[in-house]
Amino acid sequence: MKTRIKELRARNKLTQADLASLVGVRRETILFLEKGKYNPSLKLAHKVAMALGSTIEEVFIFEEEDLL
Amino acid sequence: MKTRIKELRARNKLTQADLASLVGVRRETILFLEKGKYNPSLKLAHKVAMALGSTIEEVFIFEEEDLL
DNA sequence: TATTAATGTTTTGTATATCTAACATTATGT
DNA sequence: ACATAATGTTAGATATACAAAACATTAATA
Repeated sequence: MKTRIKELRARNKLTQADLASLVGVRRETILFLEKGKYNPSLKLAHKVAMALGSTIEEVFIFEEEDLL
Repeated sequence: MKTRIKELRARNKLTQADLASLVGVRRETILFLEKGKYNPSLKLAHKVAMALGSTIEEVFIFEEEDLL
């Protein structure tokens, strides 16, 4: 799964560490999310979207493979 | 977290087992989701929303506690 | 260029989503 | 009332999100 976290983080002038502390996770978690290295829980996805002033569907990009 | 799965399932005339097989999980997983007993992965939440002809934010109801 | 901030990587441990399977209860239909 | 479908519950196993911590690399800035 791809995301727009990096882009939106830049737009909001937040470092990974900033976003992590807003959301209550470790910085590495944000890094892994950003790189599509894992599939977050729905609540975490929601918190990230809120912290970026956005919505889940805007932040996370679902691909066809996500339907199999 | 609360959901509208039960309501939307009824509207689409799907049993828990129907929805489970559409989405590729076990029936119990749908049951637990429906009852708010756990916090699904983002991909699963997305698949459920698609199978119900809806969106994540329409299917899953985020509460304030989901921001702590 | 030297120092610090930001990002990236790796490893180990833990919590929990999801699976599997079996059984129990409630609804639906004949 | 009986049969079957749908829903609910419980318990044990497995995969993985996420934590924690330590270190490595790249960007930024004085």
